[in-house]
Amino acid sequence: MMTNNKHSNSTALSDDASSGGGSIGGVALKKGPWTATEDSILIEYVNKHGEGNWNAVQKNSGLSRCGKSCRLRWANHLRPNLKKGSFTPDEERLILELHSKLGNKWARMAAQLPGRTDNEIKNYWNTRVKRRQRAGLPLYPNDMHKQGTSTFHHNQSYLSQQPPPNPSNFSSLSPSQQQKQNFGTPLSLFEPLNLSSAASYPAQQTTAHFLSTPINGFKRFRGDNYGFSHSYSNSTSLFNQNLTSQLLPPPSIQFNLGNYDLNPQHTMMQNQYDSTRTLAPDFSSKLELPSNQLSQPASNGDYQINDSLSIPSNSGLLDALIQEAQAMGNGEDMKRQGLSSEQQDKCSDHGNALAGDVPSNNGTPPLRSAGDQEWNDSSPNHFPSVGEKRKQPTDIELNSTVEEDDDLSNLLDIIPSAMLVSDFYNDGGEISNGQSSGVTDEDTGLDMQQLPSSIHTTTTNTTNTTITNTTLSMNHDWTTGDWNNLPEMC
DNA sequence: AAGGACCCCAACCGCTGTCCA
DNA sequence: TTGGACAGCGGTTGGGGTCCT
Repeated sequence: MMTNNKHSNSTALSDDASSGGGSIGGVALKKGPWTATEDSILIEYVNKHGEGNWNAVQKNSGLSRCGKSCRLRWANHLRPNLKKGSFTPDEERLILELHSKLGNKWARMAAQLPGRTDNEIKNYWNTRVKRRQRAGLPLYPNDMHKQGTSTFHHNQSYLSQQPPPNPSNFSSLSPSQQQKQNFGTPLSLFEPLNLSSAASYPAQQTTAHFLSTPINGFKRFRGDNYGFSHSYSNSTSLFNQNLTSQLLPPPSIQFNLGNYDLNPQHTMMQNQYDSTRTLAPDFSSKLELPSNQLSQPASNGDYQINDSLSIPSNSGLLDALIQEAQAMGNGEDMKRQGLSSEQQDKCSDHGNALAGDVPSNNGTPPLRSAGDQEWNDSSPNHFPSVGEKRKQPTDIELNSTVEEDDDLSNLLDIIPSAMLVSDFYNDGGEISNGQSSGVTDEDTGLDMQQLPSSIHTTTTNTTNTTITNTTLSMNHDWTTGDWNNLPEMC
C-alpha cells in the first residue's frame, strides 16, 4: 500500500536523530515504511529479548531504526494477537462509547479493544470525525449525546451530594472534567443490555476485575502496554473484559481465553513470524517492499473482538443511574435533572419515529430484535426519556422489576449483539453542533469511582448466577475497601 | 477515461511521564 | 533534587487506494 514516496529513505536517513531519523553511533537511521526483512529482524529480536529496551534493538540487531520506530512497528504491526481488518460493529460501538468517556485517549481505548492499536483507533476516529463533521452530523449517536448531556446535569447534583468512594480523585476534577466524565453516562444506555448480557455470560468470565483497569496502570508496565503479550496478557485481558463490560452490550461473544492465545511466544507470534519469514524471501529478492503488505490474518480465527466483549456490564454509570433511581424513589422528577424539554422531545421524536418504539411508561425498554439495533434508532429508543432511562437501574436495584415488567428474555431481546454502529453514520441524523471533539476527557476515574456504589445493584432473581457472581465478586473487591488496588487515576 | 475528492492508514514528530543514577 | 534515558501517548502528515463526477 504505502510506498516509499513519503518517507523516502534518501531523505529519511539524514534528519532528526532525536525522533526517528538521523543516526546513532554513526549508523544512519532509516525512516519510512518497514521492509519484511526489517520486520523479521525485529520480530526475531523481540522473540529473543522480549519487548522493551527498544533503543537496544538498533544496537543489537543491526536494524537501522531508532528504538521509537521499533516500538511503534512492533506495537502496531508485529506484536502477536493484533487484529487486523476493519472494526466490527461492536468495536465501533465501543469506540464511540469509549470516546464519549475518555476523549482522545487512544491508548486507553485500545486497551479496551483487544488486538487493536491506539493508532488504529485514532485513525478510525479521525476519519469518522471528519466524515461526520463534513456531513454535519453529531459525532455521537443522538442517545449518547443527549444522555450525556442529561446525565451531566444529574451528576452535577449527585456529585455534590455524594462524593464517590475515592473523592480525592473526583474532587479534583474541574467542572469541565466532570462534564467530560459524565459525558460518559450515555453508556448507561446499555445498562439494560448489560444486564441481560450478564445473563448469558459465563460466570467465570464475569467475575469482576474492575480493579484491573488498565488506565494508567499499564503505562509504566513495561513490556506490553497493549496487554497482549507476556505475563501481562492475562490480567489485561481480564480487565479488558471488565472495562469493556461496562461499556458493551453483551454480545454473543465471549472472550474465549481458551482460544485466545495469550502467550506471546505462542502460535500467533509464531505464525506471524513464520509467515513473515516465509514471505520475506519474496520481498528481499529485489527491493524490500514495505512489510506492511505482508498478509496478516485478520484474526486467527479463534479470536474475534466480537466474541471478546461479552462481559456483563457494570458500567460505572450505573451508579449514577442508581442515584437517579433513588432520587426517583424520593419523588424527584427526573425531568428536572437534565434533559431540556427540547432534548426530551428529540429523544421522543426519535423514538416515535420508529414503529413500536414509543417509550413506555413503565420503564421497560422497548423491545427490539437484535436485528434492528442501530445507533440512530436504538439510542433514543433505549431511553426515550430520562425517566425511562433511569428506570432500568432502578429495577435492578429494587431487584424486582425485571420480573415485573418484562422477563429476562425480553431484556435479552434488546441485546444489540450486532449493533450496527456503522449504520449510524448513514443516518439522516439531525444536524449537530458538533459536541464531539469537545469531549476530550482526561479521566475515566469517575467511571471507576462510580463502580463501587454500583456493585450492589445486582442480584436479580432469574438473571442467573452470572449476575450474582459478578456482584459478589465486585462486592468483594470494592467492599474490602481496597481502593488502593485501584490503578492510579489521572 | 480522467481528474478531483475523499478515505485509509503507516509512520513520523513532539511532548510527557516515569525511572534511575 | 536533578537531569538523562527511555517508553509511551496523541497529533499530524502524506501517499496510495477508492469513489465519484
